[in-house]
Amino acid sequence: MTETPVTVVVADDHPAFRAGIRDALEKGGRVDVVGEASDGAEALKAVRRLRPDVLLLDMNMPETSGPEVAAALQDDPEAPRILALSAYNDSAYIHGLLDAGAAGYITKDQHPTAVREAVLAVHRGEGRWFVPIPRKPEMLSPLTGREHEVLVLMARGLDNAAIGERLRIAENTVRNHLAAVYSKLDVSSAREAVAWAWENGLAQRQ
Amino acid sequence: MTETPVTVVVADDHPAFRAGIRDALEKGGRVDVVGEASDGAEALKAVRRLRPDVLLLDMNMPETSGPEVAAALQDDPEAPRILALSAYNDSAYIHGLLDAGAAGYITKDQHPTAVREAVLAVHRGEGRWFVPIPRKPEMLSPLTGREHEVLVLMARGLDNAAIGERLRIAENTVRNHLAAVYSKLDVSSAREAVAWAWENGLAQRQ
DNA sequence: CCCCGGCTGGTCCGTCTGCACCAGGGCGCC
DNA sequence: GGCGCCCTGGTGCAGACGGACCAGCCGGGG
Repeated sequence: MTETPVTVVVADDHPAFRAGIRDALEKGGRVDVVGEASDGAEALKAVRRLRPDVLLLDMNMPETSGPEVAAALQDDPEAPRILALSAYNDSAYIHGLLDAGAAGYITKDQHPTAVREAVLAVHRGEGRWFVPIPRKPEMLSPLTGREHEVLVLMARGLDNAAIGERLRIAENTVRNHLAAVYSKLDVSSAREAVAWAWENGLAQRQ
Repeated sequence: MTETPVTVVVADDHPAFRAGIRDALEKGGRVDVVGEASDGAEALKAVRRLRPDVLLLDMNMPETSGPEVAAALQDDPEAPRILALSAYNDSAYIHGLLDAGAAGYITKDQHPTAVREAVLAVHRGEGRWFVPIPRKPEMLSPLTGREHEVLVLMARGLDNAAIGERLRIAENTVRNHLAAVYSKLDVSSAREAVAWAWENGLAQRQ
């Protein structure tokens, strides 16, 4: 009863991490790492070429980020199940990932064998979250869609007028959305809100 | 002429990364990974117990961060040479690292064998920077110490008055430092400056 | 049907921030 | 000593921002 192994593509921009996770996954024989990718574009190419069962997808990659890859695979009927990997337990990310159809989420500080278990579980269609101790067990991003958009732009350094232009709404409207954001996040300045956005992975490097 | 291997302690909060780098380092036999640590405190303990030749130190760890570890080892005459590891090519960090006495700096997106070469080079006392393509080839963090401090506090969400209190200087002085920061970073608002700080690793999650 | 929540816009007002410009003290370096 | 840089503090002012309000529109659900 030698089951066929679960095929996996590992997408992460750190070669050493890929190597370490590859070893851990293949130890035991039930998982086969059929491809690697170091950024989002490579991940998409690898997935479409190799058609793995599971895509182990780092959220924090240069160029095309993890959530974007997940979104791009959204409509693909042959898309692999996605196990999202992040260095941080960022609850704000999870919100977007749910929409993008990620099947599971696990942090990098887990033991590699835990990641292996998660890959297998995701492949079996089980579970969604493999985050043992959510740093913030409260609701996942209480912000509405518009509030989220405004905050993301603010976190990039735009002022209210620029945010209004970008979203094609009045600056006053931007301020109203921000008032809601501040209230929900329990902050009272743009500085705090921007810091919150970065802390919670709403904004990203690159 | 079998030389004694270079002893290394690897400090990184991602087990899979540690495993991957360990393999890469030990492949070839000239490097011996004698210990691992998953946060700054463990790194210090491991260093003091194992007295390795080189400490491979991730900058981005929970609790005690990399720069703090480097600073703590500053005065230790038996301290290992430090090769700083970062996920990003953050020029701002490098400034603090120089002061803290890091011997080398390399990004995680390098091939593991490049890290191995860097470890050996650092042990030989060679070189300082192993960042092939600096994202920003200009000077490494143009900020003075005080400007740096002010920016870090701002990036945490503090307003100018609070920054002044924390640093025991007048709010006006904070504004003057910020004016210098804005000019050097070529930004023109707190939002942009906070975003810059996070992008460049000056502020960190946790 | 009505109600609720989200999105849109607005006004007023006080505060915070960024900027220009000034000046003294300390410290290292030539 | 003289020079330059950093740190410190100050004043005055315009513009950006946050807070507290208000109101209309729309879509979904009870």
